[in-house]
Amino acid sequence: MNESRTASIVGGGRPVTIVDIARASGVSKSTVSLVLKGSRLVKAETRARVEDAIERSGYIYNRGAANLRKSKSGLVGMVISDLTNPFFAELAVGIENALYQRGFVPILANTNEDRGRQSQVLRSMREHGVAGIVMSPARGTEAWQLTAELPTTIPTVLTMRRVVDSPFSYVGPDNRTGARMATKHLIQLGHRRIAFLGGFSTMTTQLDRIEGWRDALEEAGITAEAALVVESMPTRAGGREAVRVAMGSPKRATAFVCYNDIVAIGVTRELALNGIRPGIDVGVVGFDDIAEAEHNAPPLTTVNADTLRLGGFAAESLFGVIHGGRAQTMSFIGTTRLVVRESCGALHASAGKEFV
Amino acid sequence: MNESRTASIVGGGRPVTIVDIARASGVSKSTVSLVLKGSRLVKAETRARVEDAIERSGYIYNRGAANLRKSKSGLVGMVISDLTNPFFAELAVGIENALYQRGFVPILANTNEDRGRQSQVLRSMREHGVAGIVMSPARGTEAWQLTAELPTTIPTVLTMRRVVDSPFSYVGPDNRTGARMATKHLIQLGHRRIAFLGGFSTMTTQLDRIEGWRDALEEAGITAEAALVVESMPTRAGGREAVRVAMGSPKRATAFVCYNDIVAIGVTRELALNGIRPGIDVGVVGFDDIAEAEHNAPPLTTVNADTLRLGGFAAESLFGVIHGGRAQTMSFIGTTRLVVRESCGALHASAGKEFV
DNA sequence: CGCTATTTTTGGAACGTTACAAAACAGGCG
DNA sequence: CGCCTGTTTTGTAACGTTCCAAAAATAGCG
Repeated sequence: MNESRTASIVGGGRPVTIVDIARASGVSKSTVSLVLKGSRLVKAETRARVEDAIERSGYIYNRGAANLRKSKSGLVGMVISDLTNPFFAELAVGIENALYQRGFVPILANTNEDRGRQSQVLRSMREHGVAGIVMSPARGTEAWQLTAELPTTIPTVLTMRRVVDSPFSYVGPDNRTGARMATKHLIQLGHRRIAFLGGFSTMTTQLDRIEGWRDALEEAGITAEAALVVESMPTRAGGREAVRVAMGSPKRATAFVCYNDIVAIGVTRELALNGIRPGIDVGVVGFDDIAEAEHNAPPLTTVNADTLRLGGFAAESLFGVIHGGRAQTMSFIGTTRLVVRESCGALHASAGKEFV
Repeated sequence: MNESRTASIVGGGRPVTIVDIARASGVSKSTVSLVLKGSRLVKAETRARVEDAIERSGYIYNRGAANLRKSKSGLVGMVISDLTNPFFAELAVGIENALYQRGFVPILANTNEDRGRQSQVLRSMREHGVAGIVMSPARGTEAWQLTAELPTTIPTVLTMRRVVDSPFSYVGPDNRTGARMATKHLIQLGHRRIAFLGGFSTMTTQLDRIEGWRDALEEAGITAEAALVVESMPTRAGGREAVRVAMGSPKRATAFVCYNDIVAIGVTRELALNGIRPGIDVGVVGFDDIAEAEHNAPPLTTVNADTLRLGGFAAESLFGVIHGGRAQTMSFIGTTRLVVRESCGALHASAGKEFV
């Protein structure tokens, strides 16, 4: 009874299939299929027999074949604009996590901000039959390109970067409020000339954050001068450049709101190199609260948006549209909170020191 | 002749298939298949007609279906132990790049050093029929687990972390020589008490790098004292901890070889906080040359292993075993080079300053 | 035991593609 | 015109699942 019918269920090196299992356990392939999906239509005894055969044979389920019939795959496309940016890496991890939790598996594409590459990978993902796509669009992606590449039949959620007029859901942090809080904090510390450093105006994210910066300034009755915005690559090197031009300007700022943390890191570094002590002589705040921020010299005051969780939301949001429930076009804007560390000078300021 | 037979090739919302194209262009599905794969068995005129239909219909190729027949998929599993570590993110980008170049698409899994998760994702990847797997094994993965989860029928290459006695190919940097060069550099700068900071002895990488550290010391006639090795998590926080215990020891080291760059960054930070100036009072070197290293305070002297390219090699190496050519078990050890910046104190030393 | 009701099991047709052998066509030549 | 030689095209059987209608087995009961 419990001795095996067949020592080795299948002869050749050929992969074991559902029909091998059927043969080995003396039932039809339909029954095996039933067992596989845990249907309780099958008698306990039969199930046991089949499960035993599965166990012994090293059978492995072929999702590709199943999808063909069911026409719904467990694959989800995850398109990331720049994975070497620690912020996006964290976002990706958040997405990936939520996906696995739900039994989906991500196909990864790192577009590296290249729109041509982005088109290619979108097509490739469609060929692989992804159930949906989560993507942070490459810089400068336009709505028309997206709609051309992604028919509305394929569930899509955009994350971190909005694409104006595109018909897709969006999940991202509240950039405007975040930047506003950060700027306000600097103002409360006594700063009046506050520059915005980094990013390009082709990125909605930068636009949003500049809005927030402007909001805070205007609330305090300070005019937001265009000259105080310095664009640059959103990288450490970009930050260094940006602050160099900012410090070269006639009316120097006493504080800097940076596009993101890596820019801010570049900024603090470049300042230090020029004998200006961030957090003491000058205030700097970042955005994103990446792992590095805490260990920077000085530790970065920044805006935390709970990136990991935001990634999770993006994935959940995708499931929303996959399961047809939620409408395609919906936005989730995550709340942000200011994390005060040392780069803004709060510690020194509270000790009585005043900024110029 | 050039007017369309059907305005809209397919009626319902049903996805367009090869047979819709066949019908629309008045040929058999075999011919369409031929056109799709660019066979020159088909007459130019026919090809044009078919291609036109494909164009107009928005047909998209179903790789899943094709794989079922061909039983070879364009999917490759990419298992990364910790994507939030910038080093691994860069490695992943390198792998991804090479994969796309060859028309393969990566399924991503971030195991987060969790072996249970690793087993799960390996199974899941097999179910999706990946053509092969590139993976940096989770900490503490044993050969027996791997061979249980990955029959040798599935092409696999391990990267960055060896698993002793496992039958798989391995691609990684020359950890030993790299660490040896870094240590030697510190010795040449006049250091004699050089500690090794970070990582755990359960990681082959740490073992290899410690070997290199020991090699350099012994070459210089210095005994490598076990007390000079301080283990810690391979993170920034781990680096801070490690250097704290190292500095608390009776015979303090004057220089630190760190397990990797993020540890080194933690180390420089903690030292600075205690009034000890890395690169002036004390030497620090890292390993990996991540993007951050250059922008650290002070910029990190470190060992560059060309991570991006190494990732590419891992992928290429996988193709080697996929295409049956190369034997399963082969190693590629990439060369490393020392990048001298400021954290080791080379600049000051050359200016005449001597270390204690 | 025969009958119905219920629980289990099962053939076989899909799903969208490829590969192969065979059929159809076209051109040249005796 | 018939035949031969390419050149194109095609029908059909896979590939490994799921789903459905229908068959088979079992149970309950008078």
